[in-house]
Amino acid sequence: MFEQYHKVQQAILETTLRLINQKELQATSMALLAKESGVSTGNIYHYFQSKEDIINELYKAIVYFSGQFVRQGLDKEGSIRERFYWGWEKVVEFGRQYSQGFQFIEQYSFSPYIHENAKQEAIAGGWCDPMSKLYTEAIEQQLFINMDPKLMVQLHYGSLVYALKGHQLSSFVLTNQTVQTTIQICWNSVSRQASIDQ
Amino acid sequence: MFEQYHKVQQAILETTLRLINQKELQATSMALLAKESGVSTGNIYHYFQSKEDIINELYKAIVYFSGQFVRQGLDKEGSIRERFYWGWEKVVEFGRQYSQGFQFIEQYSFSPYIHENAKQEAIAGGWCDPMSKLYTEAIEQQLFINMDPKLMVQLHYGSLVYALKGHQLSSFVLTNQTVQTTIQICWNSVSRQASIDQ
Amino acid sequence: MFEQYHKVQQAILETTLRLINQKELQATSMALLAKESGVSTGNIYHYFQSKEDIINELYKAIVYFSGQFVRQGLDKEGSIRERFYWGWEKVVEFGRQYSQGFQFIEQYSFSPYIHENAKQEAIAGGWCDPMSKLYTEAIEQQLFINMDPKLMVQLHYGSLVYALKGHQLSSFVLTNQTVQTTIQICWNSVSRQASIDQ
Amino acid sequence: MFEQYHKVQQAILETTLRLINQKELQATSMALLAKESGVSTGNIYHYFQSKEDIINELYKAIVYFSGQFVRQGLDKEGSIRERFYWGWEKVVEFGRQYSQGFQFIEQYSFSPYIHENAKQEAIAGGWCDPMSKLYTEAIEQQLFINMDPKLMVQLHYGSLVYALKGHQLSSFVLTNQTVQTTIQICWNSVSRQASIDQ
DNA sequence: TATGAATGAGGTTTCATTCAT
DNA sequence: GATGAATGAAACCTCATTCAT
Repeated sequence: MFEQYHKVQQAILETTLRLINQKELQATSMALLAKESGVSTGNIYHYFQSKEDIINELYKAIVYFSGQFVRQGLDKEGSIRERFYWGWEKVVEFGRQYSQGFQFIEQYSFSPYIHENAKQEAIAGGWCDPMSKLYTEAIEQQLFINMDPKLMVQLHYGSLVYALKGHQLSSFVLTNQTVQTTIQICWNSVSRQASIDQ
Repeated sequence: MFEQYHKVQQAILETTLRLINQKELQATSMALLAKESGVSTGNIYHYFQSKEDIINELYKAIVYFSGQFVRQGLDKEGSIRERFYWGWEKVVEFGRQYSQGFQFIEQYSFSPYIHENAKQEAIAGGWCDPMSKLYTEAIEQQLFINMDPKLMVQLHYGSLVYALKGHQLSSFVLTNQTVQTTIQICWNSVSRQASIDQ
Repeated sequence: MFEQYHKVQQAILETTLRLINQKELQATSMALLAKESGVSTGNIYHYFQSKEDIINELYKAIVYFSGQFVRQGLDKEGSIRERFYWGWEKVVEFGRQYSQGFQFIEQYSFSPYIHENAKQEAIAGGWCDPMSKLYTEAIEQQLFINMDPKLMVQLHYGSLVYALKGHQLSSFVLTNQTVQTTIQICWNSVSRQASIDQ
Repeated sequence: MFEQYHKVQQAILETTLRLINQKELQATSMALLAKESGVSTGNIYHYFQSKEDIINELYKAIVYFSGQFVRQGLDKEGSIRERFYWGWEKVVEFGRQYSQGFQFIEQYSFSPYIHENAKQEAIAGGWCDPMSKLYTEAIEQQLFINMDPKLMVQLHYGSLVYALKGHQLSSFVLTNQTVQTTIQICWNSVSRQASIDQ
């Protein structure tokens, strides 16, 4: 996820992500990070300004990566419905394949530890905007009901997030079939012609 | 939310909740908590074993409270559809009226800082079980499609959580009308006869 | 050992002695002492001025008790040699029968935690003075070599203390026969006519 | 006494020894130790794991040093009697020259604060074993009576310890002459031919 | 007498960060 | 670039002691 960074920075970011998921932020000391990443504390401070800086950079990197990842689905040639499916499928795929990154984003996207400007940058590089555009198109074409597209995206994203969380907590199993059904449910929930679509 | 506790414990729990929402966990020191709650550090440790203990107790208390709160809607006499609406309305009402408690639960329900047994206790006193039962009824009466009721509850809860989060981040406004529409969307999304229900 | 004290004081002193031997002074908090003795902290401070006061009182009580105990041997009617044996036998008996008291005295007799006046009072009520007198008699009667009697007492006490310590650490077993031999060795070591005495 | 340690560790160990003798363990806080040793608290924890670790390391270092010190006397070429004198003279010399180290060992050798493995390591590097061997030789050559050599060493060590303690408490003066006499008394006390030896 | 909640200074230890090498 | 020893403020927590009941 961190190809655009220097090798040393990659090691730091990867280790930070792993440790925060394992032990959480407050238990992830710079000393431990240095030991686990194989980079000395002094050198960590050569590449990053502070611990906060690492976390914020990590946040931006993951949101940017997930944005590129999901856009692969949204930007393909296809009908609105197809792109809707491809986009959300990519969201789920990201959550499953990069579960540490997904969990990190989920846990820290509402945390004061992440600076506002990091969140802004993240949004710009994320997938929310193109997804909202797709929903706007769908409304214009009378496929979707007339509702704030941002809210709709949020409703559907929330559903998928909690499906993934439930899966990760082993409350239930999330098969590919279940994912397909879930995305279909999302489509139907705001579709003008649900009966036909089914 | 903490009526069942001793007066001093109440002050501690209330202050903890406020501080964690304001500044987050790692910035909420015991010294600050003592100062803000008007309870000396020593006495805090008379009522709680550790900082972790406070957080876990806080978690259990809020989940229990929200459970009682939402059950008020679910346990009323009424049709499945009515109870569905009342229940989710209560969820949203809780999220808006007790927004600090809601945010705390959202942030820490997946954190390793909350012990497994606290999570288990919390589930027992929460509203997930009665809500799942309502969904099971709805499936049996052919109102809902045949799907794991736990997953369905999760999908709908996720939608409402993210609607509330978007509202709190001022991405959009969440009017009562919007809430009603959102709950309706949830119902429709898993309903067998969406067209009729609308 | 604490018959002369009030019942509550007895409980406190006994528990203190037990805890200090088990866990040592710094790990013996007033809260633990209260719990273990069944006397509330407030009430402990009704009977003693401070923690230091308890320790010093305990010290005085044990030294006084051991003094009375050993004097039983020294004050009996008998020859110098007999009283020498009876006295040191009592010292060993005390060390074995009241091993916690013995250890406490050994550990704290050189500690700054015990006040000078406590040590002085202790000496007055202890057995060192009568024992020294016995040695002085023995020197005057040409039984013992001409040496500072206090030093001689110290030498012999040291031997017995380390015999008991070695026994308590299980370095070797201390049978009654061994004790007898040891006391005999002490006698011989300062006797003018060792060969005859044997 | 701490030549084998890093310079910073030396400063810490030396200061700890001084402070514990002056004020005793519980009054020797890490903050004071840092101030007096000129090493910051943080750096102390870079070189030692905990306060307990410092005390245990100190214990081992002193016992090891005293062992080397006394062996200088025991390992010289000479008769059993000469080595007996040289050995115990070194014990006394150590006690007087390194009185803080001596007192520390005496106070803590029976304390639960010193871990068992530290005590075991200490014994291995100490002087008890070679001294016991000397006594065994003396028994075999019919110089000493037939008694557990460990017990005999303990009896004599106890005598010298209490002679030194009495000296340090100013109960009496310990001249070189007195020391010589005391060691002679020890020899005689277990010698088969006391009259001839004198 | 007796209780134990309340106090807050001070305990040990950790931690982000710096800087000489 | 890279190291890790050094810093010291601040973290969590304990503890002797007090005092209202």
